[in-house]
Amino acid sequence: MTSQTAEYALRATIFLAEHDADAPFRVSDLAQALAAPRNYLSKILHALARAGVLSSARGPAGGFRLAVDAAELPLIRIVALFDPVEEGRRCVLGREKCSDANPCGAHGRWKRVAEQVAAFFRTTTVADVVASGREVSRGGGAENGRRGGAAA
Amino acid sequence: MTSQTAEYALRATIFLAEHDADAPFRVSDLAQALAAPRNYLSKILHALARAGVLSSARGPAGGFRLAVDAAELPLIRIVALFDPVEEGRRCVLGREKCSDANPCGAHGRWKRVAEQVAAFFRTTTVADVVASGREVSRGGGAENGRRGGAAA
DNA sequence: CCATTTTATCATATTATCATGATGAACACA
DNA sequence: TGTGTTCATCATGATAATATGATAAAATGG
Repeated sequence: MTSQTAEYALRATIFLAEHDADAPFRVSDLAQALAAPRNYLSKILHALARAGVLSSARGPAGGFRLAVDAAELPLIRIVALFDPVEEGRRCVLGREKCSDANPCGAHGRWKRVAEQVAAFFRTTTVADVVASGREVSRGGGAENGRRGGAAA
Repeated sequence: MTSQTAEYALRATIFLAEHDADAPFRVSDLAQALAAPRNYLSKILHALARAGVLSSARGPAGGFRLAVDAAELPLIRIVALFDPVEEGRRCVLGREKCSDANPCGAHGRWKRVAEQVAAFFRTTTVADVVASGREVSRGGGAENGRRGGAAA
C-alpha cells in the first residue's frame, strides 16, 4: 500500500514525536530503533528535513528532531514525499483516463474505497498515531530509551 | 494499489467478459485492445488459465476465453494471483507484528480502511464491472470491435 | 507428413526500488 | 587550528517488477 521508503519515513517521524526529548536523535540511533538501514534512512530523513517536517543539525549534539507540531502533521505530508498518493486514486484497472466523466466499469465502486484511503492519510495526524500507541501500551511499554548523553 | 501485472489481468478478464463471443481471443488481439505488451500479457493469461479463470486453446482458431461465469468471479480471484492481497492488510507502518493484540498506533484507524479495500475486491465481480461499464456508455460507447473472425 | 497458426516458455534486457560502503562538508569544542 | 562528530552525498550493488525477442510445443487443415 505504501512503499518501504514511506514506511521508514512514517516510523521515523512517529518515533521522533513519541520520544520528544531535549537532544535530537542521530541517524544511527534511529536506524537501530527502527531496524532500518542506516544510510538509506539518512537519505529519507534528509528529504523530510528539506520538506520542513524535521530539522537537522550536524556535528556533535546534532541529529534530527520534529520541526512541526505533531498535531498539525497529517500522515499524507510524510507519505506524499515518497509515494504518488494523488495517483493513489488512480483507476483500479489502470486506465490512463478514468474519471467521473469517462469512467471505467469499476469507477463508482472504487472511488468510494479510494477516497477512504486518501481520507485516512489526510485526516490522521502523527499525534493521533502517538496517542493511540500510548493508549494501548498501558503496562506493556518498555520501549527502551537508548539515548544517553553521548551514549558512550 | 495493484501491480501493473494485476491490472493487465483484470483488464484482460473484463475485456473477455465484455466481448463474450463465439471465437476465443488471441493474445495479439488482447494485447492490442488493452495496449499491453504481447508476451508479457501472454504469461499473465497463461497464469489465469492455470488458475481456471480462463481457458486457452492452441493452434488456428485458438486463443483465450472466460472459463467461469462472470457473475461468480470476484476480482480478488484475479488480483490474488499476482499481488499479495492478504498482506494488503499489513500494518501501514510496516511493523512485522502488528495485530489486534499488539497494535501499532495507527492500527485501529487503518484496519477499518484496509477492510474496505479488501471488501471491494472480495465482493465486486467481473460481471459488476461489466454492467457498470455498459450502463455508463449509453450513447458514447464506440468500443471498436476489432475481431473479424466470428463476431458479427 | 508438412506447413501454418497459435499458445507456452525461455533467455535476456530494462527500469525502479531497496540497500551498502566510501567520501565530503558542516559544526563544536579544546 | 585541529580533531572528532555528525549529517550530506555519491558511487555502486542487489533484487524484483516490467518488458522484449527467440524458440519450443501443440493444434489444425491440407
